[in-house]
Amino acid sequence: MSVSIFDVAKLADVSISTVSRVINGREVVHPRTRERVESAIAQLGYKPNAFARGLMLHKSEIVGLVLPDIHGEFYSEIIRGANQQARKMGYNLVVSSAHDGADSYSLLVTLEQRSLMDGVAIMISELTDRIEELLADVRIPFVILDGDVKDQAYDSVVIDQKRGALAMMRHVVGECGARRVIFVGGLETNVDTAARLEAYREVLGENGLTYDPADVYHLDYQYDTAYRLAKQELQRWVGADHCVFSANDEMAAGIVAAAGAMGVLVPSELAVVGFDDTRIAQMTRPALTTVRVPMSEMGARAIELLCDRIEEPDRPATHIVLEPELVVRESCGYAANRLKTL
Amino acid sequence: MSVSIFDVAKLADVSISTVSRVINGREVVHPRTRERVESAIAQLGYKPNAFARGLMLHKSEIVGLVLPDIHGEFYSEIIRGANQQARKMGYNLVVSSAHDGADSYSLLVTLEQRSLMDGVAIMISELTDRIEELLADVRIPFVILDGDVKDQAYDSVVIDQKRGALAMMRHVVGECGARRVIFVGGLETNVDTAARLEAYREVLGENGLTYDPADVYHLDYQYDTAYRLAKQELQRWVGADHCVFSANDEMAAGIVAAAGAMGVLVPSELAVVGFDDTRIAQMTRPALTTVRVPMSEMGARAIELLCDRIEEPDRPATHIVLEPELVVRESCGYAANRLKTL
DNA sequence: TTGTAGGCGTTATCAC
DNA sequence: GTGATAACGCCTACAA
Repeated sequence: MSVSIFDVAKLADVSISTVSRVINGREVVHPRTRERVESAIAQLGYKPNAFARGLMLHKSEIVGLVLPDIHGEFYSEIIRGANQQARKMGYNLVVSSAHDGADSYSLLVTLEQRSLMDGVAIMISELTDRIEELLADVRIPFVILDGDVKDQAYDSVVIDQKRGALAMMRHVVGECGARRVIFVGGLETNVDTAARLEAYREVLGENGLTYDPADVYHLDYQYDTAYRLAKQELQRWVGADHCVFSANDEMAAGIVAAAGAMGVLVPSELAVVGFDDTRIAQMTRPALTTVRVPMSEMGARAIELLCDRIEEPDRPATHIVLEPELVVRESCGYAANRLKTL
Repeated sequence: MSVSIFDVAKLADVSISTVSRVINGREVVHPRTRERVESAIAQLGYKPNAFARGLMLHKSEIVGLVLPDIHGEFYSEIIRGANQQARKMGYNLVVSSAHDGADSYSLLVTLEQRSLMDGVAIMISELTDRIEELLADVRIPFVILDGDVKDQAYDSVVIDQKRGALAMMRHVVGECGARRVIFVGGLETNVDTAARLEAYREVLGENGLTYDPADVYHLDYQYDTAYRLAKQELQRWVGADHCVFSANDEMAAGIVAAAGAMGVLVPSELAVVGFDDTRIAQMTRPALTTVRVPMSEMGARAIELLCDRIEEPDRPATHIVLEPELVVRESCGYAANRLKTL
């Protein structure tokens, strides 16, 4: 079978303790002995058995990342950041995502069940009662990603969604002069959508614009769905001082495309803005005004927090708030308007 | 500390073997005993220790996926498919990708070093001598993804790149009537690029078009880079019967955008086609004619193959070839031309 | 049907 | 500095 620490010990003519010592390099061994052992290891191509090691150390050097879904650029960037950070801290990353009905909570359960993960970062996107209940059962260190979980006892990294949405709405209404804003969001239970919608209503109020429930749509964050909706509703939306505020770039891109297909000029006949600043935002014509969300950093910070906690379990809970940033491009009509004014 | 099989045994007033039996459900235990044990397990919230288990069973239920990089839609889809399949087969997926200079081979080495993975799927995108050498050292079951590795001893799943590229070139030259084709690919060492370039030359020859090395560009598969290149070269490319064949959709999208910015009409003044059929292809205006690569299926098949081999190590090597599919949209000018002809 | 005991490959704690 | 040896938590003949 596989070569074990015994084989190395035998070949180097030492005890297994000594072999263990040179492997872990903690205690001092005689240079000559060390050399013998090392050459034996090389000669045999010996690799310590990770299971046995984990059994002693209670550590696998594996951390998990649980996502609601991994469709699209957004999640891919989070994975990227998380993966990079994990590697930097000497861990491997297990990525899991829900799909086909199974939500990320049931996923988490099956994952943690028989798992060797040292810890897990959990992205919460839907508000459910089950969450707190579920989290209470998680035995390994974990951090919450993006979920606006009330319990401050958990480590968490969140985006200041509301602030980003406020900035966008104020830009659209205040600076671009929109008098009517149509909101296209995700499901109502989605935490991000909720925060953005809140900002939406707030800024409407600030500016004396009436809030019309008929101007609020709840979709699924997908390009196609938004495209179809827009094709159908566009006639009702058009207006030089009207603006569609989409809760992500993909839907915004879909809406812009639909406008193009129907001969509606963006932004002059209808402004459209997005959220996230995924690459689509720059690829859309006109390029999308949007809010940059530091996705990859979100993943990285989460893993960093997680690994820190694994190393130091009794540390007080840390909460990281990442600031989004307004990115003004063409689809809001700001630049065009300014030119006109000058 | 944590609750072990002993605690369960004690509470249920049986031996640990019996507990083990009810957990693994292989041997028969008396219903009454089983019930006692199960209730003890539930009461204690006992979870078998995965390390100890792995030590005995030589199995972690974890498989790895090593990618050259996880930028962009392309890899994200592979991960998606792989993850889904892994879960379906009762495994967890560890995703790792190279970045910042570290290539996926050195990554693989560090990964496999002290790893608990039962097997690993390795995506090979660059042709290097080190590959075979490296693979020879991998001790755990593995499958090759996309890499055109000569050694038929390995399980592999590849896309028939050449066939896809041939179909595209024949469409562009044969059906759309292009008389000059500009090729924009990835690095020369990239296996996909190599295959596509081969098809490119072949079809040029078939149609009596001269192969001009100056019409072949090697970039990095990124939108921005292609955008910049196009801005600079576009004047030399323009032509009603000219076509840019980009080796992926992202670069094609960049080129189309550059054309738009410079007032060059696609496809009438210059056709542009892509490869992969990522979502960008549909979002670009005009929508990209491209070759659909079954990305998510590629990931899924690779994991399936891998898990099969883990379960049955001595099975003969399997090679899966996935067929790409030509997707005709607007950017090649085929539809427009046909209308003109009618 | 159930219990006993040995072993999986390490690391940690002792003596020497 | 180095070497026995006891854990670690589980599975599995073998015995009862």
